[in-house]
Amino acid sequence: MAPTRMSRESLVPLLAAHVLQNGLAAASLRPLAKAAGTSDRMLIYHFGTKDALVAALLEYLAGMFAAALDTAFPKDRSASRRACAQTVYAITEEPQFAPFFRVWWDIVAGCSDDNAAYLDAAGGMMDVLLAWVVDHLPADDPDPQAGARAVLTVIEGAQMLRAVGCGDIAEAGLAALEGRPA
Amino acid sequence: MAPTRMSRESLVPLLAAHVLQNGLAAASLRPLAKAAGTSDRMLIYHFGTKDALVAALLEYLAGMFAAALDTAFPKDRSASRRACAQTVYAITEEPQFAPFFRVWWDIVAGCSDDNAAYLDAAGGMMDVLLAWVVDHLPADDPDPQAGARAVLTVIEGAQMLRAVGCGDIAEAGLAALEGRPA
DNA sequence: AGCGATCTGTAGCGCTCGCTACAAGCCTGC
DNA sequence: GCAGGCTTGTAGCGAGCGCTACAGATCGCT
Repeated sequence: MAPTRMSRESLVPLLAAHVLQNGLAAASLRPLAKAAGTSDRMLIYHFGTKDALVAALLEYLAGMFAAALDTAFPKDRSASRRACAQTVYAITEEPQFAPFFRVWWDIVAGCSDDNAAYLDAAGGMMDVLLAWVVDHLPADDPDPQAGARAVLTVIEGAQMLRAVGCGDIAEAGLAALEGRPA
Repeated sequence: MAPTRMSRESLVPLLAAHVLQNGLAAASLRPLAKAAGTSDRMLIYHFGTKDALVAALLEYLAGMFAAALDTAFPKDRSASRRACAQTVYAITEEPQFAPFFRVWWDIVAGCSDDNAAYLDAAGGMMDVLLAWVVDHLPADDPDPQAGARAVLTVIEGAQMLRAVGCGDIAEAGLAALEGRPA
């Protein structure tokens, strides 16, 4: 195809696209290279190690996540903490988010092995999401910092329940939260 | 060692112990066999397939989980929905639960690939936990079914945040929930 | 005792994994 | 123009993977 020189920067988006389609845990060098139009040999050349490649990939995915929050999510504030959680839950139910969540649970599983790159990526994404929630709580929330943490906790729980096929529990759980700030 | 005959039933606990120490995603036949004092050859003989072995393992782990709820967790009811969630969070913080959670996040990640065995195991564990929460809400909770779903959602969210190194968010989030039933 | 079914060890198949050795291209600076 | 670096292709290494073929060993049964 394009005979242009390759670099980490040009490769990472192509690799990320493949990972979003096929999962992170199952990603190995040869299929990744094929998806990026190169060879495993060159991936090692550019990144040095598969671990370094995955670390670059995680950083890129965290950036993608932050960008997605600014585009796919509404700009206005919610009417209540509960409504804020339900909004995020409903939006992330859209099918275009499924690939991202598949990777997300691979990241969470990777964190359980105390892998620094995974922990960094996950922590970064949670920080971004927490800041977003703070900005989208009702303007009259008495304690946005605490409220955002409560909302983020229920959001993540709901998404885990949905991931394991218990979306009904998640929806009922969200609906049963307090409607107004405590 | 003991030259006694082996069977699925006698093997599964030994295999489960190895998986709890080393994770589920990384488990392969030869190390599993070594941990159980046999050979990969015999594991395939008894289970037919690695997938079938994993399915049996997941079923066993789900049973272990149900049993653990009855022993490690308090018998009395909580004073509030929030207290119930905080109790479960505090107990599962004990180090002896770490191996179980490592496997748990592997299961969640496996569910994202629509693997039936993983979905069954995860759904079973959530059902057991949900029933436990129903029984441990305050006796005067106005809607135990809905309340238990809300509590379960925040518990799972808190545990995910803890898994990715954001335990501080989880604890603040739990503390900011409503103290009494909505 | 002897036969058939049930178990188990040895060896190895074909495959993929991350990674490397070696050599050839290519592009830049003198 | 040509020397020396940066980039790339080919081929393969050693290891581990799930799984199987084959041959004994062992057991229950008549």
